[in-house]
Amino acid sequence: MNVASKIEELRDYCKTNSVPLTQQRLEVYRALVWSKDHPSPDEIHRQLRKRYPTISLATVYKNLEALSNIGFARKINPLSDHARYDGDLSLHSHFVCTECLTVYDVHKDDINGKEIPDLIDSEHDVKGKYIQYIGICSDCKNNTEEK
Amino acid sequence: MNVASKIEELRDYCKTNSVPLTQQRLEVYRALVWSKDHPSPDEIHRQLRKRYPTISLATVYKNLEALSNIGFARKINPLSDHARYDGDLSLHSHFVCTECLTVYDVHKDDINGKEIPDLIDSEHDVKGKYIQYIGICSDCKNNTEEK
DNA sequence: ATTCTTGCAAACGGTTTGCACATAC
DNA sequence: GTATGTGCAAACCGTTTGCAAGAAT
Repeated sequence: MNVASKIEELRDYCKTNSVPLTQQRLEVYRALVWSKDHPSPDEIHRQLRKRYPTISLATVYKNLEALSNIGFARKINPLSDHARYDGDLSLHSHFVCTECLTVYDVHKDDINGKEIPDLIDSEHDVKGKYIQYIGICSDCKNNTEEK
Repeated sequence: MNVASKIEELRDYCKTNSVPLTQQRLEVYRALVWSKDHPSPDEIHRQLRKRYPTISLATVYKNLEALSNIGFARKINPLSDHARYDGDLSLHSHFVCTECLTVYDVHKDDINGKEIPDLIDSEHDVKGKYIQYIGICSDCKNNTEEK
C-alpha cells in the first residue's frame, strides 16, 4: 500500500472516530510510513524539524503513542526500556508479555517441531535468528480477569 | 545442560584463556543461568545484593558485557536503548544490524515462502509473531572491510 | 465551549564513565 | 608486578510528566 492511501486511511479513521488530527500528528505518521528503516522518535523529530522547526520531541513521543493506540503504528521492540540477558545460547524463541514484560523461552516442541526459516538471498550477514511471539502471558491474563 | 556444568565451562574457559574470573563475575553468571526469565541488570543486581551486599550495579553491567563478549551470555534485545516504530502492521519479519542498529524488513519471499510457525498448546495469549534475524548488514560489512 | 494537543522545561530512570583501590593472573 | 576488575559517584541520554497556551471538534 502506498503512502498517500495510508494517509487517507488515517484521515478517514480520525474523522469517523472524532479523533483530533493535528498537523503534527499527520506529519509524524507521514514520516513513519515514508521511512524505510524503523525510526526512533528522535530520528522522526530530526527529520520533521527541517520542515517544521517548532515541533517538539515530546509531541513526537506523544503522537507515536497515540498512533499505536489507534492501530496505525507499532513499537517493534516492547523491551526497549531495559536491557535483557540470556544465559542460554542454544537456538530457541521468545514469548514477550506486553503487560509485565516477562520473557518466556519457547523451545522447538512448543512450535510443533517446525524450523525457523532461514533468510535467503540476503546480502546481510545473518548470525542468529529467533521468533518473537508477542501477547499477554497467562499470569497477566488471569489477573486482569479477576479485576 | 544444568547450572553446575555451565559454571564449570566458564571456569575452564577463563583458566584456558587467562580471563580473570572474579567472584562477582561468577555470581553474575550463576544468577543469569539460574534465572527462568530473562533478567535485566537491575534484577540481577537486586538478587545478588541479598548475598553480596557490596556488589555494585556498575559491576553487574560490566560483567554482563564481559560475559557476552566471551560467548557466555547474550543481550536478547539489541534495540534496548531506543524505541523503534513501524508504520507497516502487516505480517513481516525484521533483520537487525548489531553494528548500526538499523532494522530491515523481511518479507515472506525473502524466507522462501515458509510460514512462521504458531505457538501451540500455550497458556499465553499470542497476539503477534515475527522472526528477528540478527547480524551485520551489508553496509556495515563493507565499511568494516575497507578499514 | 469543550476536549484534546502542543511545546517547553524539569524530572525521571536506566546506562555509562572516570578514577582510586583491590584482586586475579 | 602487571593487567584487569570493583565500587562509588557523577555524568549521560532517552523518555516521561506538568502545565499554560493553542488547536481541533
